[in-house]
Amino acid sequence: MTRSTGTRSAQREHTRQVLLRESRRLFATLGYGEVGLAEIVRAAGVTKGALYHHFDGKADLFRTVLEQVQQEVGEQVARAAEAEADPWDQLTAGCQAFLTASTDPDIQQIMLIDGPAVLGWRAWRALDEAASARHLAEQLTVLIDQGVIEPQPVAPLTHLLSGAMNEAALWLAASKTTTGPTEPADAAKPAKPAGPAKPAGPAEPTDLADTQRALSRMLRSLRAE
Amino acid sequence: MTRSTGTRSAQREHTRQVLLRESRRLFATLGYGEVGLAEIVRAAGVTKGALYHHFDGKADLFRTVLEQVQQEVGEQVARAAEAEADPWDQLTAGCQAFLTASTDPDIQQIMLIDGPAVLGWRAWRALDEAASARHLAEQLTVLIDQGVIEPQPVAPLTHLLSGAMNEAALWLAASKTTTGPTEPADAAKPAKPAGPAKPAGPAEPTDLADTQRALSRMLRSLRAE
DNA sequence: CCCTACGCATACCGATGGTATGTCAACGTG
DNA sequence: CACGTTGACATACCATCGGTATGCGTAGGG
Repeated sequence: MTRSTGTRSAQREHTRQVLLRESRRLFATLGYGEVGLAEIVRAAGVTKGALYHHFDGKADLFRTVLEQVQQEVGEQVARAAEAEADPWDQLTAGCQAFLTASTDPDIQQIMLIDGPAVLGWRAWRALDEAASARHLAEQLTVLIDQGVIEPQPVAPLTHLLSGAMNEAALWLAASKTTTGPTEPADAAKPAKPAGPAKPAGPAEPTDLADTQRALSRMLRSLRAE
Repeated sequence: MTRSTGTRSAQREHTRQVLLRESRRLFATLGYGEVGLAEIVRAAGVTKGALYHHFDGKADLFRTVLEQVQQEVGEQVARAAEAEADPWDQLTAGCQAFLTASTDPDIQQIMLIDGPAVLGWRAWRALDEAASARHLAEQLTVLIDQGVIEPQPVAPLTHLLSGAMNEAALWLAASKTTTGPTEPADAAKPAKPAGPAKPAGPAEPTDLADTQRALSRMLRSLRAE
């Protein structure tokens, strides 16, 4: 077929975007390890030559996709925060926005599951820091300076909150709709028909509300007396 | 060399343990993706035939190692909790124990980084649930029933706290001693010689204390008035 | 004592990430 | 407008990896 091609750099950018789109879709649905380069280039309608012309390899392609995803999430968080006037409301709104944004299963697989494993935790943390965690740390600093939050080191608090939201988002996405696409049979289901306390049941959409409430409580508890 | 071999099942168990030991060591230091089966069997002094005689493959070997690691962590947590009499003290002691136990970089790479990516988040969560998160949920339930903690759904709270501790532990391990073994050059360090606020500095051993304090505050805030 | 079967070694295979080289059109230049 | 250059890929190829099929010696029960 050989595209009739417009201008040079336009075609280049087009190919790059198609590669990013398709690889993001595949990474999100199947996971990094289950996707082969052959599948990516076939979906994108190009060859491995094109891929390696634009990226340094599979990991670099993934990193670029991850940066894109994190930037989107970061923008959503920032937008939700900017919609509020009071710094405290900005914090809560930003956290809630992050929680809901991270509920998307596509975002999860790339940003929260494969991200640390593929790039290493340090590199992943650096990207997360630049995209959204920075906002959190800054907002906490502001609130401490204003005396709204009890004075304390911000770094540990940032990571505690960030981790809490990440894990909660993963749980929410895994519990709703559910029966994951991969992992067909899990074996070892010792038949627990009617447990007295539901340990981690598949759960309902009310889980989102419950989690938001729990997160709100957790944030509110930071306020100085 | 062909081991002179003691009894049959003893030799079998020996080989299995050696495989687990060496693979755990390699998985922990290099990460799942960077370790080849050839390297594992060479370190264990056996061949791939032995490996596939004991396990269903690389992922199954990893899963077994992960179960072992999580069981160890779970035991540490349980032991710390049992040392206390008051249910509330049991909760805090267990959480602190989990935080310190998870600080070990070896534990991290296997349990927190590669675990979800290799086995999938659902399977990973099931293992975590069985090993240590279950204790957390149970303890929270007890405390709610006793009226120590404000009544609320335990599942979201469990995941929020669990995620907070996981992420905090990763940060602690990454920040202390540091300069990771992999990832030699990171590029794009736009020279920020003296930032006014330290965004996520490499940090000191006091970070552990700070984090424990922050976690304690977070837990204390759960108490009913 | 023997022969089954268990525990493992050896040899081999397809697929995968990565590389080296070829090709053809766009673009600057005279 | 001819022409050589270069950028944007395609093609062909390779090393290594996880996984499988098969061979083989010895423990252990009959």
